Amino acid sequence: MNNSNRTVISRRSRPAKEPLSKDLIVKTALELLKNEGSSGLSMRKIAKALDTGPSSLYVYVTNLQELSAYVLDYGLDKVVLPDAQDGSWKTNLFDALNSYLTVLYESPGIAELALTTIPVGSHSLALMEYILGRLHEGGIRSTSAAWGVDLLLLYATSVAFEQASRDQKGTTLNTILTSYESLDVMRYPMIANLRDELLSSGERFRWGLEVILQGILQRQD
Amino acid sequence: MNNSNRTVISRRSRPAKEPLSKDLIVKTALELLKNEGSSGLSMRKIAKALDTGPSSLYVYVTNLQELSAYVLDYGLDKVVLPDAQDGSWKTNLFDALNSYLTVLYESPGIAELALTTIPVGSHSLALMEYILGRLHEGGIRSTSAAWGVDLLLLYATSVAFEQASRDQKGTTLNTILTSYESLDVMRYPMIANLRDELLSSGERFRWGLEVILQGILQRQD
DNA sequence: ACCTGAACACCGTTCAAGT
DNA sequence: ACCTGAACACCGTTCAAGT
Repeated sequence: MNNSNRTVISRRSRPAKEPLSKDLIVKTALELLKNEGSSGLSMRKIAKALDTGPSSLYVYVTNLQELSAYVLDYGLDKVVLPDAQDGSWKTNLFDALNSYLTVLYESPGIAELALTTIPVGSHSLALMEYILGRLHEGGIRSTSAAWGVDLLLLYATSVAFEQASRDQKGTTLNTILTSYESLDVMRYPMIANLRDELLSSGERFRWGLEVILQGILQRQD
Repeated sequence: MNNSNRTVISRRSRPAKEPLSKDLIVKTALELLKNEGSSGLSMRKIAKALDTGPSSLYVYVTNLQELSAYVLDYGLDKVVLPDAQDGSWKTNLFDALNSYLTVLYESPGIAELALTTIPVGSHSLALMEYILGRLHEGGIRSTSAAWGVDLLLLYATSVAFEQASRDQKGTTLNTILTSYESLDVMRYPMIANLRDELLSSGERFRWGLEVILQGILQRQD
């Protein structure tokens, strides 16, 4: 089966072992994150997937935190920013944020990263730049625009993350449901009253975006 | 010093060892979280602080995740909800959120927990109930109110968390600064232009709250 | 310059055994 | 009913040693 019995062992399971590189490490890490969730993003697991020891990774990456930032940005590769020439600024803005949301939905781990990692990669920057551009088209500038990007991205990220946490574990959803169901109507009359709406989703994302946009448009400075 | 030399060893360093209890565990955990940040919240460290082994904790708490939820809620103990009789609904709403923000500022670890833990404890519920009440006073009901609470709390939490991440490490701030400073003006003209505003804070929190409120008020359904 | 093995100092959780 | 010790299966990171 192998033409020599000295050192080289046949590798049929993998498409020939690529040499290690930052790129390959990030790619592998993202794959693990997508498949196993946030617990898949570990130095040891990445190393194992690359058929090496964890210490080998430190040649290309200073630590897990830095690697996480790379993985986040690489994960945002698939976000689609519509041609700004085509639709209205608002439609384009919503479409871009929707694309961002979709990417995060598809891998909850990325949503978690996005929530806790400061975005400095090129894909994050491209998305921010795009949103700023649309806001500018819409006549929103300066401070409002600067803070608006933050607020819009934060909102999208957290909607994705919440959705993800709920999907991830049936337990979690059950926990919430039982918690809200057994709510003390005397102590929390308003929450008890709104129970259904608090848990509904769907239109929610759109609603939030509209609210934020409307608020920003009003409050020009 | 001790009246018997059999089993009981003198305990002068601690105010007499209290028996273990869920309450004591949560209290100790919160203390550790406040002092050491999120890495302080570990079963083993809590156990050590309580002078016992980690396995002892599992009598009172099913796992770390559950404990975290308790710790979060206990941490929100100090949030002040002003008497609804006194000021305007808007002032009261802002004051409550400001108090929430202050509590999170004081211990970044709690902010992190708040961002990633579904709030089901009594203090979280009380805060939600209070905000819903103020929104109701302001004429905001039903869906808008339900989603509005979420949005307002999310916003406050994340402002605190971002601030915390920046304070925690001088490194992080430096990373952002150098990243933005060396920004490719050709590729990201809008970001480069708004660099200063993107990093400023202070008025920021208030601005976001106003934006969200204004947006909600407009968009009644 | 890159890779490896072994070690250090940690994790959460379980479980049989003690009181 | 509670506590303990020891173990299992993990972590991130470092470092001397190899090629």
